[in-house]
Amino acid sequence: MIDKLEFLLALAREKHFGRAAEACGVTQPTLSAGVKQMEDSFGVLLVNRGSRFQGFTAEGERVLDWARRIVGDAQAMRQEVHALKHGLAGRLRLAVIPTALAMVETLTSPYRARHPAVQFTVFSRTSTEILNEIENLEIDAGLTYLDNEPLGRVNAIPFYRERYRLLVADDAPLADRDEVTWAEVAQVPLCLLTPDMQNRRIIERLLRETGAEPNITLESDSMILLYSHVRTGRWASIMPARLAASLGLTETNKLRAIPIVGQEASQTIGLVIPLREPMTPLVSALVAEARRVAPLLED
Amino acid sequence: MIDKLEFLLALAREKHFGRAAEACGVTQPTLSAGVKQMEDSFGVLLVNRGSRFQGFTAEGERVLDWARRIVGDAQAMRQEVHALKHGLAGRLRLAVIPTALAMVETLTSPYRARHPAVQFTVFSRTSTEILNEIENLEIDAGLTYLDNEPLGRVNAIPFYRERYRLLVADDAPLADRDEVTWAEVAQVPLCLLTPDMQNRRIIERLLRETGAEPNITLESDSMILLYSHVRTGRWASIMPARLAASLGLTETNKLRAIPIVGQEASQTIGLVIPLREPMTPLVSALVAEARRVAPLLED
DNA sequence: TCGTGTGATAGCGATTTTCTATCGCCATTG
DNA sequence: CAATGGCGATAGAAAATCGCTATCACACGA
Repeated sequence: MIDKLEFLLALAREKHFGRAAEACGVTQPTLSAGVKQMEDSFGVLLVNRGSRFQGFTAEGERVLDWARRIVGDAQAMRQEVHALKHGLAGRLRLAVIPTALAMVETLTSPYRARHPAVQFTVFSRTSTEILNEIENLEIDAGLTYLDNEPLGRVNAIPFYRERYRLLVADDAPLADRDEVTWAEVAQVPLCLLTPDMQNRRIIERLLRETGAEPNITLESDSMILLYSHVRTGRWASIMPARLAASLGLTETNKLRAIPIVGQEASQTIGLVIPLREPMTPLVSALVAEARRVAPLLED
Repeated sequence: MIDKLEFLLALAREKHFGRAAEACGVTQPTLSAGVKQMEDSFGVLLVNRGSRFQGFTAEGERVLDWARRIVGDAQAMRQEVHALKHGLAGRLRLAVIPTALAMVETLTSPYRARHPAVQFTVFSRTSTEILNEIENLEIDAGLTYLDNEPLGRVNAIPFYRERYRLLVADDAPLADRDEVTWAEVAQVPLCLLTPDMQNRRIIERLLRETGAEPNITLESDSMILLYSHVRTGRWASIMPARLAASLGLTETNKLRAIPIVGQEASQTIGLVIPLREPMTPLVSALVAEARRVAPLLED
């Protein structure tokens, strides 16, 4: 029964019988039969088909909701029993917005010190992807913005606040300033994340609120790419202060990370976890770690 | 998987492999094998055995907790999908304290008018049995006292308040009074419910608070038995006002139901349902009905 | 010491599961 | 408009699992 529900979850993710089957480690006919069995047992069609996958019926959507919950609970049960016997072990799957990637270490390092048997998989994702993947049980927790866009059905634990700095070469026009305003920054050509990232949308909003039209000369979904461009000293960017610091950018003496003042431009970043009570032991330990570390990160 | 979890639930109820198997509609070896499979798959012993059932291990208790939840969710899912397709149908299992039995009709009648396809099974139970059976998914909802003894992991919906009357023959000593005090009642020989019933404990407490030692000449776990004794006119009892009224007791002219005054002796009776979000459609409709009817029962 | 009750085990037949191979449908495309 | 490719359903056989009957092993009481 539960494995059939997992078929349904995979189908919701992949929207494709073949790929869903592969994801479940079975062949396509097996998955087809599994779905059909559920439909027979409920006496209701769950999936709209017509020579290809065409989404779920209303009943299918409801079953999907229950499936997420039941499958999640079954996984949590297994994990908890295992932890009772063998201590905390297993793999914790995290998804993190690019600008917070450098902060993950402050969670994972003490976590690992406490629970050496736990392994990590960390994905770089957009904030919307993170929420989706939590819903679909593809990850155990995420690190993302808490305040701006609606979170949906997750629990949130505040972790730290992000403040922005202008990164410029030390011979650039604004390089000699101790601080700059958003209005001034809006005049500078910038390289930023792509617009599917919430960070970009936040920064663009802040720039636009000054009345100016920002000039984004380069965009990418990779912080590494932005970072490498800024490192040349020929590009300017806006980065969270902590990220710049943890990359050691300001120690090169070729670059300056200048605080941007003028309005409360700080965003809360936090852990988001599935809305399940109780949580799995691995996630529970992560939340505990976040609560321990968060006070150390306050400004 | 889910059916194995049901094996575990049955075992918790019956504390006996054979009876649990029978309750699940399988043979004892099948249930034994099912439990063993779970133990193998978890790598942990769940049940302490020694030529007979000796309770669950710590891990087993945790699994049991999850099993209650997962099995309950799976049932709720089935019910909801069925309701989506065929409208509200199925069997609603209720357990009710004896003194509230006569009030059940005020819920079931309008419920049935609204949802004719729903069938009812109503058990007469003590308040503690009700809470246990909700935990173990043996009933869908209960009707019991909300205030006095701790409820545990259930949701409660207040339904009505119970006030007590002294029932006596019209030629008995107190029969000519418009109202009596608890102190006066404590002097009368009474027939009441047995002490495993919360109603008895409540009334006994109220009597004792007057300083007197109550004289319980007859006790039973059946309201019908108490009722038939009181009907002879030779016995006195204490009953909730509504119960006396709905039994038509006071219309015989042989009996009088005299309000007992002196202290706030009223108990809230309410619906208790499993602490699950969302609830099953059948229970959800019952809660809606209770909320509709409750205002009509206020004094 | 024997009888009884309880749960585990063995062995076997029935059922279910899942695979491979293939079909039929539809959309795309040259 | 016919060929092609992708997608999901179906058929049939092999494999695995399930669940039963019968029986065993053990503990406890009479």
